[in-house]
Amino acid sequence: MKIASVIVDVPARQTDRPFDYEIPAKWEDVLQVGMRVTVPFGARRLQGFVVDIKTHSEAKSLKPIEAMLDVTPVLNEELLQLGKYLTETTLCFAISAYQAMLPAAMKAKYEKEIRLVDEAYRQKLHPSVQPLFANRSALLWKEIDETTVLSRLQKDIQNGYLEVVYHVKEKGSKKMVKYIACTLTKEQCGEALRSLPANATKQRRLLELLVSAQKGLPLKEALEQSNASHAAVKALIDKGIVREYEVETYRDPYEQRHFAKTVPLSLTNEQQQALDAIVDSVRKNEHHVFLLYGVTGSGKTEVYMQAIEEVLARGKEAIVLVPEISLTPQMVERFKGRFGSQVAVLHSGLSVGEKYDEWRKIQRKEVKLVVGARSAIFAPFENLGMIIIDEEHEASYKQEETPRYHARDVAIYRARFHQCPVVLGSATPSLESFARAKKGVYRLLTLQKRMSENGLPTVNIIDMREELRSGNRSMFSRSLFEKLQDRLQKGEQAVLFLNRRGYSTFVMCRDCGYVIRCPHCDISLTYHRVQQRLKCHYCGYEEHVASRCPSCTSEHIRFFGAGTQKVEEELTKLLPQARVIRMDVDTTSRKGAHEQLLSAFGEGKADILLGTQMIAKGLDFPKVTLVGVLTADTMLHLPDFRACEKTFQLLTQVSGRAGRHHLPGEVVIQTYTPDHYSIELAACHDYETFYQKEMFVRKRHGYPPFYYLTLITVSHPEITKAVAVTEKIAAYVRSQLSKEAVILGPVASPIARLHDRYRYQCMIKYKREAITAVLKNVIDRYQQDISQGELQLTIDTNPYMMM
DNA sequence: CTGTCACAGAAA
DNA sequence: TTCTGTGACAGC
Repeated sequence: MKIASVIVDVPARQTDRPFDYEIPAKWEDVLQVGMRVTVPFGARRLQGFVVDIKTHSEAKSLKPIEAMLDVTPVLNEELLQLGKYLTETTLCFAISAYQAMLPAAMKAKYEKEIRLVDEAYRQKLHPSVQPLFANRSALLWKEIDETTVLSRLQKDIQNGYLEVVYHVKEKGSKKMVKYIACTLTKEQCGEALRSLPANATKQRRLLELLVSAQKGLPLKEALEQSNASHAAVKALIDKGIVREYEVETYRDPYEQRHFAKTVPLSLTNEQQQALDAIVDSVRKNEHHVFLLYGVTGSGKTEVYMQAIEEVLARGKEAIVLVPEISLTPQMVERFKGRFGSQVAVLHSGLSVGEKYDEWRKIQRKEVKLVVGARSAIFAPFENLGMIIIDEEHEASYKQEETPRYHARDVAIYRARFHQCPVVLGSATPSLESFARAKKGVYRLLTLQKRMSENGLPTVNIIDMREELRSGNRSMFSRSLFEKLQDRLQKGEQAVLFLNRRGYSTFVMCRDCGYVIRCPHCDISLTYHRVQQRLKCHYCGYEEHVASRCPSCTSEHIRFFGAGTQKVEEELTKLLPQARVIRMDVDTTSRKGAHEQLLSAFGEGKADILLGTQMIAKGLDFPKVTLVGVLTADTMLHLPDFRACEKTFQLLTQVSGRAGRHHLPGEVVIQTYTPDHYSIELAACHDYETFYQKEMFVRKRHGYPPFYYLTLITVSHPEITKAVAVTEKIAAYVRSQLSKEAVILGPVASPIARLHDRYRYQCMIKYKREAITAVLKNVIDRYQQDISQGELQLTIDTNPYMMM
């Protein structure tokens, strides 16, 4: 007898191991490792992944597998192994790792129903229960009104009249399109046409249409062309002349779009050298990590594309990762334009079904290249020739939910398996990567020259303290304002950047100093002008704007700190003739809104593009000659050791938006700390000096890349419990690690309360030291408290968010 | 995670 | 004594 080891869909410590099941004889030859199955688990039925097939089991008794959900494995050997790697490095459950590697559509949904055991019992049911089964023999659990009939139902279940049945429902069904075709030969058709009644004009038209299209037509199309209704089709089907069938189709999100074909551009010397190094490693099947360090506009993408061509020419596949927010239509266009239908695109803008379809194109080897955000790193290619990570430094490559993996680590793992290169590209590499490149762990490829003749834009740093001293209290410095006016006059465009959405950052009473806060979180509420409401940006809580101070009833309530909405309002006041497009989470949440706003700006329908983070990346508009950063300091003072790095990267990035084409560009950075090195060095585009300075800081304070970090966050509705548990954990970790390791905390998290839960954290800094075993013990120790109580414990072995 | 079983206290 | 509610535990 064959036995399957199955990881079941229960994300809990106790079930985080394989369970053995008997493989029914009929499936002995077809069931393979990596397939999904439905298995009985306790009283339930669950989905699970087959991770092993063997002949002997330690378990006392075995239940049989109930259903096979796949015909071919959805996880191959490599991905199963990768799952284990994720489990070990991020301390997640195996099931979470496997699910993260597949499109959401393949995650099971469960349904519970109550069924009449036998028709004979119908009369015996309790009178209050009988109407529920009036003309059916089963009802869904979720239809039950738990408060009233549940107890009666339970009795009938105990009596044996009713039984509870569990289902595993597959979510992402394939999209089927109805087709119709003629069943007859050409000659028979002629006869059939004649035999149709004279008044059956629609049927005749349909049939004529189908005769000319022997292969059959999509029903919708046939109806449109013949102007007939479905009744005519039905009549023909009844006569046996036409048959209806379904064909599986892909939901193609780019169906409506045409991509102009592009050809490889000629390369500069630098580009050619970089390409040669990468191609060499592709040809020799050698695994190397390349850091392609090239200033904005130095033509990294062209290098990627020509390297991909080499990979495809050798019959291999490639993955290109792009940060979510820069997966703009522009970016997709470039790849689709060069590689056409060989490309699959994966990003969060797609529906669950669309993502599933793109994934299947990959699995069936119908595409050779994937361009996508973080999770595209799990694309089920089996013959990978290269992985590219563009904007390598982007924090969005780190997943902030379990499994808390970093796409860069996964990329390197996969590339090592496939013996192929990884190319990390950035104008402002992460310190970690640049340090590795300097040490020779990665190979450094540098592109110093910009493609366009004009060099990098001039950057002016404006000291906002000076502005204030000289009486300018607006959020635009005189210099920025003049330049804005100038661009308007010339008909050129400007981009304004502000890393803060909403209208104001906090609302305060000027009499007593009371600040309105979220009742569930330790955060002040943000005023949103359009909806006239106060919102919590962390939990989504909203409330009305009070006209009086809740604390002292004074009417002197003021809004402090400017968000994008406020700036928009100011702009329309100061420059009424300017047409402004605002882009932030609030204006782009609707599907396709992002794309719409950008193309409107690209077509010159606005003069100023005002926005948050999301406009900093990858946009390339020829008419933009001015970029303004309204407050460069907002990120700088966040409680995050990467704050300086992020500020530098962001400013450099934003500056790169100006003057990418024939018009020279100019950048204005407004700040209250003009002499901070992140700002000064970003202004003169000096990455390497920044790198030196920041490395020095990191070394002194014991942060990556000099130390590894792990962040443990404990949350509980009661503050005392949260503190106590964090203290115990810190003490335990301290007792287990060497003297070299530093354990900070417990301290309250920067956001000390979120969703009515108090949050405490403990940070571990360590060098080459085995820490996973210790962390596993921590999880084990608090397992009971987590599963039953209100305690939550998150361990992030490579944190990017300290909040 | 979630159903089941055991045990304890409240209602019959 | 039976019913209802909470907690510990197992799941192959």
